[in-house]
Amino acid sequence: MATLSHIHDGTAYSRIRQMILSGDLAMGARIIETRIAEHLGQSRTPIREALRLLASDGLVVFEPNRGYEVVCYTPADVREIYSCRVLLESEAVRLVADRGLSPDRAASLEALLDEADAAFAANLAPEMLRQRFLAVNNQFHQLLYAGCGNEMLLSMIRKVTDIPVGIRHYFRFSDDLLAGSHAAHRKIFQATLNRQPERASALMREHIWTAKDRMIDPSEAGTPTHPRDARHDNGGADEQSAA
Amino acid sequence: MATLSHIHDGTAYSRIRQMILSGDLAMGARIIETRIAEHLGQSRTPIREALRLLASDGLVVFEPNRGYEVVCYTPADVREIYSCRVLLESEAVRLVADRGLSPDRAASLEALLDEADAAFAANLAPEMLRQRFLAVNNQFHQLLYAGCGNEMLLSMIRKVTDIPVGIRHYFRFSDDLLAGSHAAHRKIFQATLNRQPERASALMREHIWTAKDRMIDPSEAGTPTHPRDARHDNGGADEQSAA
DNA sequence: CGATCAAGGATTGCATACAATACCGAATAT
DNA sequence: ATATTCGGTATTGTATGCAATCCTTGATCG
Repeated sequence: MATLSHIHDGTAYSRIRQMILSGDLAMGARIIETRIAEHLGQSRTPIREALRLLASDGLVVFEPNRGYEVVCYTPADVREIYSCRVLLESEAVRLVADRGLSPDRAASLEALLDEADAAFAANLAPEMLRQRFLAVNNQFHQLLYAGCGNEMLLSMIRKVTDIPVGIRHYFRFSDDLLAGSHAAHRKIFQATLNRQPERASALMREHIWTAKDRMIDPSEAGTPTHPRDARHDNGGADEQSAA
Repeated sequence: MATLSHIHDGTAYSRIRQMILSGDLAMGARIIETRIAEHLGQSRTPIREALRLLASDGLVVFEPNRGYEVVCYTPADVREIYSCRVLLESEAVRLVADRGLSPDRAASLEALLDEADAAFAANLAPEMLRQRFLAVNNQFHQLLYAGCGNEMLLSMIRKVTDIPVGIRHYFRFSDDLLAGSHAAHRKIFQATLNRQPERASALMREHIWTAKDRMIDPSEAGTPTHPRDARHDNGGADEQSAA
């Protein structure tokens, strides 16, 4: 029942996937089989298979006889994703708190939280801090749920969690908000450690709801256009070579 | 954001998928590219892509350089699936009850329930009744959630819902249990129609929990062996030609 | 008699070639 | 001037051939 989506080997699938998640292939960017094939030094066949897989993951939009482009979420899509996150992750943390954290995982999580503290204390540039924090943030969530005991739940969480970094343009950020998020992590971790499933679950729901509340109104600037309208945009078309 | 998983066109993907769901390809059966290709009158290339997609759906287990076989769930897998169903479907029905059912969908659902009533009244053979009811059952669930307004949630529900019919061997059945399930559907439908989100959600949770409770203990007969152990079983190997 | 190794067959992995389709632009007719 | 049609180009869709890998089976050795 293990999905392949969390594997980071050298396959075309994982390489293209990483390009999308990291933003090397921008949201909405057109993807051409031959160009990717050339870029990765392989023939079209394995690239095709990888792209079909990515389409099934929802990272790539595929239209028969037309081609592929990197998914470009509408604000409504993002809201859907976060609604699902609330549901799935609150359940996952409930399970973990119920079963109890293994000592080594607890230690890893604590180390992650300390790392975030260090980042805050380091007085980094805002953009740098944000980047560092988001990386730690993702690791924290993944590691926290890892022991929930339900692989299917985990695979669904990965689906709503492993999305292009470009999505952060949909959200408002500030040092205060980041600090608040970090504080929430500490509380969630503590409740989990204390074997308080309902509490941990409620904290997680609130944590993700809060993130959802930070979404920027669609009318404000910076909202990318929908793929169909952006097809001939210069914005993403040649980011392919930048990968 | 539309997944392809609910489309029933003539592609190799949907055809193989249907073979698996319907049981024409038995759980645990080995799948050989060339044989499927021959069977569908296509070359290996599109079949390969379809099988990779099905692997990503979780309907087929794929091992590099080894091949494919139809997924064969362990009892633990089934429990995971039902845990997810409780979570996802109770949320979906809550959303629907909150937004309200459209009149035409309400009518369709009522027709479906009446159809089930008719099946019960018809005094069919037990196996026949079971088959009819399960078909109606699936349609009821799908149709009920259709208007929930969250496509991602719907796609996840499809993932835990569209599974091989062979899974019913994991469950105990009796006319009483079927009737109970039907009664639950009526109550869920009524609560949804009455715009009682919490009530509909709670009823759905209980409904699926009840189904989960009907799981047969692994030690009892009829539990299929795990794919890895069943590879050379006669049981599924030549079901391929039966498709 | 059992275990190990080798050879053959079966199956997947990948590359390439060609067919089908869609898109884009120019030329023409209204 | 605008709309339409036709042709060229770019891209995807499919088939096929060969290489790589794995599994099986039979023979050989301990």
